[in-house]
Amino acid sequence: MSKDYSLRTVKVPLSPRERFAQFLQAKGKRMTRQRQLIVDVVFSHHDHFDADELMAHLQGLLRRRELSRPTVYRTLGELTEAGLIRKMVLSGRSVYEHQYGYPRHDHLHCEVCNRLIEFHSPELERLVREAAVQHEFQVNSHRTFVTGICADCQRRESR
Amino acid sequence: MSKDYSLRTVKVPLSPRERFAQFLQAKGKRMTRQRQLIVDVVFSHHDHFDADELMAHLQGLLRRRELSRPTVYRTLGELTEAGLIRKMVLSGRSVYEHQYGYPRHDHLHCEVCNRLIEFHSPELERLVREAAVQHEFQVNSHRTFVTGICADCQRRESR
DNA sequence: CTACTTGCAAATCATTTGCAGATGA
DNA sequence: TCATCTGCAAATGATTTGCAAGTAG
Repeated sequence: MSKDYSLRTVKVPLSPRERFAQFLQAKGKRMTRQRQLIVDVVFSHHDHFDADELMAHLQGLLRRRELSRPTVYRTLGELTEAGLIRKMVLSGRSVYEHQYGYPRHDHLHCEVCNRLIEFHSPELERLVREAAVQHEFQVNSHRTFVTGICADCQRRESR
Repeated sequence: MSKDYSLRTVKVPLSPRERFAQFLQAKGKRMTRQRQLIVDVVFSHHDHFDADELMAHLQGLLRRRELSRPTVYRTLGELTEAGLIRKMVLSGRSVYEHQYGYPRHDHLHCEVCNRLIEFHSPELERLVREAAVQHEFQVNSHRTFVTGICADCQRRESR
């Protein structure tokens, strides 16, 4: 079945799990069953989630006692530290989203249905850089958050 | 000493205390000693503060037992609801700033010294409006937060 | 008067931590 | 092997709440 090809080396982006393994190794930490499961589940679909939702999702995949809440929190912290996910605080609780392999963006937050809508604005980047330059500020990250009512909820409310 | 002038009516902006009184009245609430003290102290100087700092400041002005922590929290909530102050969450705790009579602005947050630096960008306003229009989103408020290292801390760190 | 307020003590609640037993490299 | 992890139970800490006594209008 297989043919005899000449090979050449190409670089392929690491999967989130591989990237996480790399991060852990660099820190002298270990890739455990729990951390592997969490990184896989977190990156199994693109969505915003909080610790509780993730916990519920994980519980559905395994029998009790195989994964505890503290481990979920600890691992979310490590994934954040590794730059794989991004954390934001939304009305009291922490909400996470993908960062690794995903373009930077900002959010419209509907205060009726609580949904987060992503939007991209390269111009906004530029403005932030300008403001930073004026204040001799060294930017690490930035985030714009717009609060209001989404299209769906506007229709629903106007009835 | 006083002369005999003809008078004409002019509109003058309400003081924060007056504005708060107005808000309270509209809600069937009362202007108490505590609420008056708090609104006065909060607007006595332009600065960012949290509940603890405000509490400490207030304690310095009166004898024990005259103002409790729950009352401070309750009143901060009312001032926020009244649109006199604005609340933001900074590494766990709520931080407040003046909104009434103060132009809207955004923040550079130094993660070394924890200082908040304000910056104004009308262009940023426009971009947010544009993004909102594209998503048929009805904007209520928006906020841009830039994290990094301030000029002072950069110098301090580069030694 | 009397409904709204306050201070107190206790409750919340998401997140974190100490620790003894389990486990990955 | 043995340092790192995990689950458990308990701690945290900012903020909130129930309630009886105080007070503004």
